[in-house]
Amino acid sequence: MLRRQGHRITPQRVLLLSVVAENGGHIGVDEVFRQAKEAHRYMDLATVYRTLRLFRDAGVVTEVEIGDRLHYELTLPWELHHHMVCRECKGAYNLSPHYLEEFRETLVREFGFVPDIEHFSITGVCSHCQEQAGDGETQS
Amino acid sequence: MLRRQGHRITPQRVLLLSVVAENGGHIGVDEVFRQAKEAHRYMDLATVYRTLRLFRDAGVVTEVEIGDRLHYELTLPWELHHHMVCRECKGAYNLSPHYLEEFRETLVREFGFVPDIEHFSITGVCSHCQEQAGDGETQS
DNA sequence: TCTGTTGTTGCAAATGTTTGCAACAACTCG
DNA sequence: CGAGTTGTTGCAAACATTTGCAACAACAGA
Repeated sequence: MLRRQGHRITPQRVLLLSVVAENGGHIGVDEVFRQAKEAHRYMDLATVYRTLRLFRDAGVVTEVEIGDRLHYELTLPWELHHHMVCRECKGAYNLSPHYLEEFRETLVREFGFVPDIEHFSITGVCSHCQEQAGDGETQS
Repeated sequence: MLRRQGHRITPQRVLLLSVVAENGGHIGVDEVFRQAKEAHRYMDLATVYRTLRLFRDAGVVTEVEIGDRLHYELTLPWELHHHMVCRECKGAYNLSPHYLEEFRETLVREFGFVPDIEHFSITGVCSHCQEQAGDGETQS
């Protein structure tokens, strides 16, 4: 898949992909780096960043911004989804693309603006964290 | 307004607010810093970041991520709007809150998830840049 | 298999942004 | 107006991420 786009297959890339794939969910860059370095002593952090970005552009992994850090997960074409990221607990909940279709179509129809929502994520507060809030800082 | 929230009024804050206010549109952090330093020799970049973040939390300014840099604009309550940021030309187009209402309500109703969309922005490609797709030209 | 081309790596330095801390100054109370 | 409290500043260092570059290695062609 990468080769078809003119890229090369290196041991680093194989290793990094397997780390992300075997992890199951989202995994942070530093955690990918940590696990990769255990197996390959010379793994460099810059390579991790570059490779994950490459995988993302190739559609192999999905980039999710959790808080202000980058996380990655394997892209499974048969279960594409967006994310709702909780500002409080940093939890990431899946959101079916269905909920964004209408919004997307409206932007295209009304403004000719084609939004990047192949992999969309929105920040907020999940239902669980709202129950525990209790603070009087609500405002909408 | 700041004082009511327990914050102090300092010359730096007055100056920074006036820089953003007099600018009219979005302005990048480095540009705020540059203009502020002309007037106040000891202005520090960390103060600019902290103060703009403070203004944002107080609702005085709006933070917009243009590309991967932070921009700020004065919040005008009578013309609140979201942003559609073009990935190609970095242009920022205003989007009426009306277009997000439905989406927001759906998330709350279906998942109890309250999204942060007081000031929402979405990346994509504007109609103008789509017509020129293929060219490398950008303009704003 | 060997060799040349060119994409990739590791390193170090730079990026934009955030944070810890001691000196400082805005506000409060007298 | 003057002193104490405490939020704020400037500085420097930390942070996550990106980038320039020379050495390197994956692939293609002989």
